[in-house]
Amino acid sequence: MPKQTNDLCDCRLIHRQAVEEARASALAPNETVSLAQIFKALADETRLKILWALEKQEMCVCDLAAMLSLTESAVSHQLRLLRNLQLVSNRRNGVVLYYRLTDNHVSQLINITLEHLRD
Amino acid sequence: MPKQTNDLCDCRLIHRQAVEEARASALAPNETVSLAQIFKALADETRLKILWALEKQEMCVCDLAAMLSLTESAVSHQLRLLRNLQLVSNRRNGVVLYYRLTDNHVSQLINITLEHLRD
DNA sequence: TGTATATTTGAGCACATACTCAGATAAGAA
DNA sequence: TTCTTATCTGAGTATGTGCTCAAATATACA
Repeated sequence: MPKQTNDLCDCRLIHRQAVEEARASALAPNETVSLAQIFKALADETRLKILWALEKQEMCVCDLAAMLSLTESAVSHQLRLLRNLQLVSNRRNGVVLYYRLTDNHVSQLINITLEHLRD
Repeated sequence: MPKQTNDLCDCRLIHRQAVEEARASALAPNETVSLAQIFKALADETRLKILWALEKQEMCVCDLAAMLSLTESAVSHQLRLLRNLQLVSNRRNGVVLYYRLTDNHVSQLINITLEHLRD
């Protein structure tokens, strides 16, 4: 007979109250998904370089591709992902699309993480 | 003959100065790698749930496994990853290891991202 | 010592994803 | 309209990763 006496899960359970409290204050499922999506967007070196560059100035796909030594196709794929998450926005000038950060949240996230790394 | 007249890369180049500025202020390669590692750690629902729970109170592997309805092995693998990045720390009490957040940077990152999602 | 419990570890599999390539759109100029 | 350029898109491929399973450690206790 297992030690646990409730229906929480099928494994050992040492601190039942802690588990219940943690479950009670857990993030909503859709929040968890959305959070993970944003952090996934930041969890790639190419996209980080793009975001860091756009923090300084707006740039077009072609410039970003030149800066990164990547194909414009690769950059465009990444920009679509960032755009879908509203991390970047763009404005059109003729055939050229200029991308920029949508707001300053991304800068904050990167700077806090840089702070963490310096410990 | 391609339009470009410099050695920056092998693709089109519209705003040469923007590219050079972006390259000049780019993140150091090792910084980019480290940043991506941290964000990768946050880019998983299971790890986000773990970190969110540990923000409220310290918990052992067994409790986290119960809370998440996952095997202790799965949780342990994730904790090792978080530990290697110094996002979580632990203290031993007998055979039980209690995990906690190392500092408050993770909370800041999650809260800023939640803020971004509410727009 | 031997036994039990909490956690860790390594290997393997299923799934996700970053890039390339080829082709399709979109806007301006001739 | 046709041509050119900037960007986008879909499919395919190679690499990375989260989980499970089985086995190994580590600590406490008899």
